[in-house]
Amino acid sequence: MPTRKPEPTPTEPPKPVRLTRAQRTAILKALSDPKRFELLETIARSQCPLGCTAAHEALSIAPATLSHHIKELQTSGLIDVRREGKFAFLSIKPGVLEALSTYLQSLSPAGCPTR
Amino acid sequence: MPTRKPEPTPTEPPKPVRLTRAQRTAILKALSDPKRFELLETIARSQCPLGCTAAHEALSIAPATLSHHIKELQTSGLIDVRREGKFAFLSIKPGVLEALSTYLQSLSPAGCPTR
DNA sequence: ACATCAATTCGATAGTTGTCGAAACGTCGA
DNA sequence: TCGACGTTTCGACAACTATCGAATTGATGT
Repeated sequence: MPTRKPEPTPTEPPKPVRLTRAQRTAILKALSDPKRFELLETIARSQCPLGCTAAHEALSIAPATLSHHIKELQTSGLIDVRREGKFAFLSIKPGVLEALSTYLQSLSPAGCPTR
Repeated sequence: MPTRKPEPTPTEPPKPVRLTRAQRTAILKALSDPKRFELLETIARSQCPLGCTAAHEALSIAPATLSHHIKELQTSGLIDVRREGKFAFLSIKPGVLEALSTYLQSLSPAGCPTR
């Protein structure tokens, strides 16, 4: 196969991201820490690639702690970390939160309203 | 104001359950434990009021541990516990998972596809 | 009243983890 | 090459928590 792109994907079909049980629990554990969740919110609210220094200022924690939380979010598959020379940029990995969200919603009670 | 019900609500409009930040973190912490999440799944999949003994058989944990997890899910606002004589019945509190799910989805990146 | 059973509470233990200072690493500019 | 800076790793500590056995509470049936 030479330089032949298999798909041009002009409008980019949003593939639906399937989560395993292990991934689900990993993600939930990653989200369970308040500081970490706040970090994720900060990344989400900013324009996607958030500088690491900006994050350090937004939350008030030591650099070591921030690095730890970043790694935790990364290994759980929630964010992408792009390194550009000295800096690191954080962005939310698309589809993961949606997948979790969908699964959580599927657990909702069909009937049984407080009965 | 005498005995005047403000609303008869014949078809039961599903009120949308607003979550505070504290509630969100409490819920996420409650969901972060695998056994606890499995318990919630078990409650969800069963017909809503799940017997406590059935839960103890589904997961394989000591009664004391199960009781602890039940209390944890209850105080976080995820489930209701109805006591009937000797027994306890667990049911998912309606609206809470939906509210969390909606909030998580609102954090998804608008643009910035891996860029 | 008593025994039985479901569920909870208590106390203890082992494992996990959030936090940070100090040191190390890698990059950039002078 | 050197120093400054952003980030990570290391080591340690404190707090939290999942787990369980034993004891307790509360309800039910005999």
